[in-house]
Amino acid sequence: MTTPAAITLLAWDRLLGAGARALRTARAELKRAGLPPLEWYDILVALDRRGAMRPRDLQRVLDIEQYNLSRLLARMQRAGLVTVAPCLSDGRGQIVALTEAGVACRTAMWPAYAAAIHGSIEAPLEPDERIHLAGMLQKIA
Amino acid sequence: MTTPAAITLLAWDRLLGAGARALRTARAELKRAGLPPLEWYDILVALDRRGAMRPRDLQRVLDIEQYNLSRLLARMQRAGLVTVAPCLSDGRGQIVALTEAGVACRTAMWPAYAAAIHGSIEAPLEPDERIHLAGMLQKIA
DNA sequence: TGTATCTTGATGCAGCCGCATCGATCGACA
DNA sequence: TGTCGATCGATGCGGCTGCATCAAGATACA
Repeated sequence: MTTPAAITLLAWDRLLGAGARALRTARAELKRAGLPPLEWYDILVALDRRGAMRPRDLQRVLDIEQYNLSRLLARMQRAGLVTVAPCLSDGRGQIVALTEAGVACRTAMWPAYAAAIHGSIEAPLEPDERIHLAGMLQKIA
Repeated sequence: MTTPAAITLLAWDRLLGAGARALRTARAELKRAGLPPLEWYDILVALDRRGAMRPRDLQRVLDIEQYNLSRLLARMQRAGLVTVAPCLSDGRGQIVALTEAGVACRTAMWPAYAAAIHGSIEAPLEPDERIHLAGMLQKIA
């Protein structure tokens, strides 16, 4: 293992920097609009698109820690955005489903979120650059 | 403001995903080696390269929150990696400087950090791709 | 069937973060 | 010089994260 090349270090710094800044602006946009935290959105979308599912599956889809998801769902349940029902086919498990308020929340969050995405990715890059960027980020991930 | 294009959303997801995974592996690598958290490294490097400086300047260089830096420096001071002295030219301010242990720590952290960077950025990409990636990330940040 | 092992989800604890605010000092200006 | 607004850095508080662990149920297998 030799030390990484200079261009690699530059890319690393910018990857972390760009990621952090993108997250910050998205969170700020949501907060400014009085909306729930960013993390909730991914869960709302996943449940909306894939239908009700078990926490374990959500965890795999969203690449999130188990204990983190557990408490995240508890908060969202308290906020009335999801329901948690016992799983009939597995006594340990649960079925998490969106409520109407959950769907409405997903809808309400989108404009603020979209604005942040637009400002971070779409505005500063040409269309073909975005394609290129997505391609290279995929190779990383 | 129209809704972002599909490729934009893809790039967004992958930017956050790649950033999160890169951070996770770097942190894991450091922890596995019994080394301090990732955030400390940037401070050690900044102080090493630019010499002793005031927290306010560190804050601007590293793009970090004020209260966050304040507590970060307190921890590093407790660990003996930096010294904090009153600033002669400004009664409010301080001068933060590296100790020998701080320099040694920076050195000790590098191999683990470099391995994570190599695995995340250098290994999966061709040299010209890394140049391209760094360029586009710069336009974002 | 009975037992050992794995999986699922929750939680106590300590540490870090975000927010608001504070005390101290600085700089500008009448 | 005295006053006022700005800047610097610290900190109390509540919320979130990471870690280790737990209890309950599923699964495998003798």
